[in-house]
Amino acid sequence: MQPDIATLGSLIGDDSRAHMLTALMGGKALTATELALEADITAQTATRHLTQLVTGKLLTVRKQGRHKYFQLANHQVADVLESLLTLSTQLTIPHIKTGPSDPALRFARVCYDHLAGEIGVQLYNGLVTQGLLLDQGDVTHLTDKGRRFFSKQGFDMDAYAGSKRPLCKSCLDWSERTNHLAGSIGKWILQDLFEQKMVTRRLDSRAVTFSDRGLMRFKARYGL
Amino acid sequence: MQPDIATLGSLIGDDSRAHMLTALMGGKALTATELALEADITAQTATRHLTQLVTGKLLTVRKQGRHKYFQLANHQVADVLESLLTLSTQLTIPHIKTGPSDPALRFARVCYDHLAGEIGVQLYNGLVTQGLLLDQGDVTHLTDKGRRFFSKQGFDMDAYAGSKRPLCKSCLDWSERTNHLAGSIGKWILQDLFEQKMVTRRLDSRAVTFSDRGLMRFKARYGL
DNA sequence: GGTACAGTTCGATGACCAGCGAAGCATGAA
DNA sequence: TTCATGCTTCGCTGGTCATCGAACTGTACC
Repeated sequence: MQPDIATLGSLIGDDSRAHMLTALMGGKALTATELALEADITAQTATRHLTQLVTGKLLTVRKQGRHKYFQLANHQVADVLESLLTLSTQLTIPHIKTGPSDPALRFARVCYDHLAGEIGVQLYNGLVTQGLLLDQGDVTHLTDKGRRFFSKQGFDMDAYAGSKRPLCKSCLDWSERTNHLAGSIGKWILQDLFEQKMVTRRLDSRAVTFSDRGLMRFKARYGL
Repeated sequence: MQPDIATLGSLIGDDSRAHMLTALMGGKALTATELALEADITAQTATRHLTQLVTGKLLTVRKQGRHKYFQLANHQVADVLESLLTLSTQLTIPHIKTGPSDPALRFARVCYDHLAGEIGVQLYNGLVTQGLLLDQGDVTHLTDKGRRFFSKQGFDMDAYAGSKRPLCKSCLDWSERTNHLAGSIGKWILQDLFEQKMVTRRLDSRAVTFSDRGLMRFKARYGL
């Protein structure tokens, strides 16, 4: 039996569902009504789409009281979506203006579970020039110096030793068209930013906002 | 403007088109009628689908006499398709039997422009254990020893120095569920196999066939 | 020239499916 | 209990689009 990419494609290939999925690329779990608003459809139709996405194994649900929280099923799904996003920007907006029109989104946003946008790209480049990451085209890995650096920052290297997910991984930024940092370290950096209260999250979008002081601390910390 | 992954998805999300695309994952350019046969539809409908795919920038055409040869537009498209293939096998055939039923396909096949299947995975693992590749999860890179080895084999390292495509890249095998080797080196290895006449290509599928002698030479060459 | 074949255009048909209104169920709050 | 809210089920409607038959253009080969 051939793997059925057609059903997968048609699941993504509907406007409303595509909106929902991109909204969920923010990494947060969203309720059915939130997703309905996002896709600009009524609750009834949203239900239909959501059940399709769940039975299609692209989403998972968690019931909490009278709310239902939906989430992307795993990183593989997120990866596929991100690659589709990248490809589609390349195709649809070839050389005019790249990426999101909202400047805040363009500056800093969440890409599933890590940081993207201008600042994400700056971070990536900075880490490379400092010799903490080694970039070899699409493939990127952490240098020994990088390991020591992130350990010192509080990243628990051993906790991720057995994980199937790569420690670090470059992710093509669909607004900037260059790499930013994904993988376990990318995730950790973002989490850490929230915990250290350097950034806050906009409620209604993937954008993240740096406080003035947060931005300074961030740049100092990663030598930007 | 948001990137439009919906149209991209719906392009892939049709059975006939999906068949055509997976057929083209073999890397060879195919004619319109060949693709029509592949998708089991008439020539007229094939034309419609193909024009859609071309205007959607997923395929490119080359006219040659009275034939039209279609091909995937670039690796990015191939990458998206491969990731979709992988995801869909994970989803649809969860734990029963992985991958293609055809044993020849399972043993050795072309994945766009490099070698996949059991033998592809063997090659990858062999290169890793010999210290020619360094595998760090999803990210893989060529070691210095590996550079020397491939240079000696006749791979022109300098020719790819400026290429945006990574020299080596792991690609998740959808039948074996482990990595095989993609990237420029993966491509070179496959080309070399054809040139050295160690393998021949089946006309109608992605499967490649090793001659007995070819298999021996291949294993000797890469220390398997 | 004529014949065969590759690919196209057009129009008609039919199926699928997103969308919503209306009504119903379930949970939590007053 | 009553009300509000979140989500669901049902049935209908309309639009979109894949499919094919029939007829057409263009290329190749004899």
